[in-house]
Amino acid sequence: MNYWLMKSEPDVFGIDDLEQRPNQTEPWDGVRNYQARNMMRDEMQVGDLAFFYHSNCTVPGIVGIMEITKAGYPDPTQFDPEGKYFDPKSDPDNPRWYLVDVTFKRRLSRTITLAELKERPELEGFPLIRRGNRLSVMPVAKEHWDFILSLE
DNA sequence: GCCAACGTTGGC
DNA sequence: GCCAACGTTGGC
Repeated sequence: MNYWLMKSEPDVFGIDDLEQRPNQTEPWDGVRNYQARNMMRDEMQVGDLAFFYHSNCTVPGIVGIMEITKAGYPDPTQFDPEGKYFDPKSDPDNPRWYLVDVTFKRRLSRTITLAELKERPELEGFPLIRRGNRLSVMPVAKEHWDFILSLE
């Protein structure tokens, strides 16, 4: 089993939104980055756990945990000409973008902030705190996962 | 709102 | 295949 971190802007889709969805489950659509795409398409498996990270907000940080409940499949929003995620260059016979379904597991007892994570020498090498990192989906090493949870 | 960092696009 | 221009991300 693998561990992940997935970013979302709480103004667009936050942990509250996930918790309130039917079955507390949501397709993680709209990712348009090849590295993130590859991880969702090729590496994420049902049962994997992921941190829910709030980005682009007052206090960026990890707010909860979700589970991957459906492995990679084509992101339907790429074929919707009316939608903001439409990609006219994507061929339905060879879709360009993939997603996974995620299900709410639990909220953390507090937000573990980005500022705090950056201060921790134990998290050396964690992609989230590498300078200039912009990946919206990234792997989390088990030791980093456990350490972050120990801060809760 | 600013802007650094980075990815993508497209001309050549 | 290079690289300048442009767009996006996301912290601050």
